Amino acid sequence: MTKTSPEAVTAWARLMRVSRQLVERTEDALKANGLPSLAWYDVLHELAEAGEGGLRPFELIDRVLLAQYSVSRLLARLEADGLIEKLPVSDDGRGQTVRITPGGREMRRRIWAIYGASIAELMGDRLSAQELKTLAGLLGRLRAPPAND
Amino acid sequence: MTKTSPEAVTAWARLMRVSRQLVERTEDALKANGLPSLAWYDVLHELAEAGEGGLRPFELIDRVLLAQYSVSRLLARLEADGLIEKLPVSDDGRGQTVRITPGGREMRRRIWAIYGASIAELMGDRLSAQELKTLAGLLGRLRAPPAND
DNA sequence: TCTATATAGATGCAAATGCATTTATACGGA
DNA sequence: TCCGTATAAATGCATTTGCATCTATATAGA
Repeated sequence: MTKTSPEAVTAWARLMRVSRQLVERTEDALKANGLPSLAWYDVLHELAEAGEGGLRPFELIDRVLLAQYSVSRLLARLEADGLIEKLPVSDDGRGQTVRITPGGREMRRRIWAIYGASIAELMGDRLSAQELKTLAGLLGRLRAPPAND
Repeated sequence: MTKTSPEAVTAWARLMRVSRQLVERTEDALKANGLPSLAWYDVLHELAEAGEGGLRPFELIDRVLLAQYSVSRLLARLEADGLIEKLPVSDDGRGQTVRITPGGREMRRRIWAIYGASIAELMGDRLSAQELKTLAGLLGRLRAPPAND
């Protein structure tokens, strides 16, 4: 590992600050519209992508980057709101399959109306398509390597 | 506001995911070394920059991007640990000035040993100086405009 | 001067989170 | 088959957070 460069520190600081600001603004917009948080969207999005087959909670964990207990509780809330349903899985008595309900799809749409607009406003309107690609490319190079533990 | 472009969505997703991963990895490294979180570092850093004059809590709020009550509680903990001291401010009986102590400076150094190494590993080693500058520049364009409220 | 309003900072309480552990089932080997 | 270990998911409990409010002082205006 090389020494911490000023360029790395500046880029880091910007990344930390900007990501927090963007999340905060978006969460505020959702809240102002009486909608649940981004975490709910993420789960509903993954489940919508997964289709009728649904997903196992442990599959959701890597996709949404949350702790096991967070997913467990989030799913309990989503179920209580009728946005998802839990199904027993035949070949593994420990587990369950989680599937999005029509109500869940509707909620996902409603969140996206605000979330998508927020992305357009906060990113799309500030950088060109080319710049966005460059940004995504650079960020992609920062993705975590497999945790060595 | 224009329509949400695929490029904007991809860049957004990367930004969200990468920033969370980097924070998580760094927080884990700090925890593994028995050190307090990044929020503590941020406050200690700002106070160290501010020098002997210290800062008012409300000044700290914009700098570290935390809620008023978060700063209030964070400062209480830092004071309890002897890392900062609160001084009454002569011309405003409501307020106080917060100043870093020698112990606070020492703690800042110890956190930086890990934090700086984390930045070097996670950013410095993955992108060139030129790429880091490009990244910082693009992120800078995403900084929040003054909240319109 | 007196009153109304604004600002600085702290805090009570409910909800959310993190950690460790628990429960239940699966699997691999003696 | 039985036992030890691994994995899926939930949960008890302590800590932390968010929201709203509170206290105290300042400031502007009648």
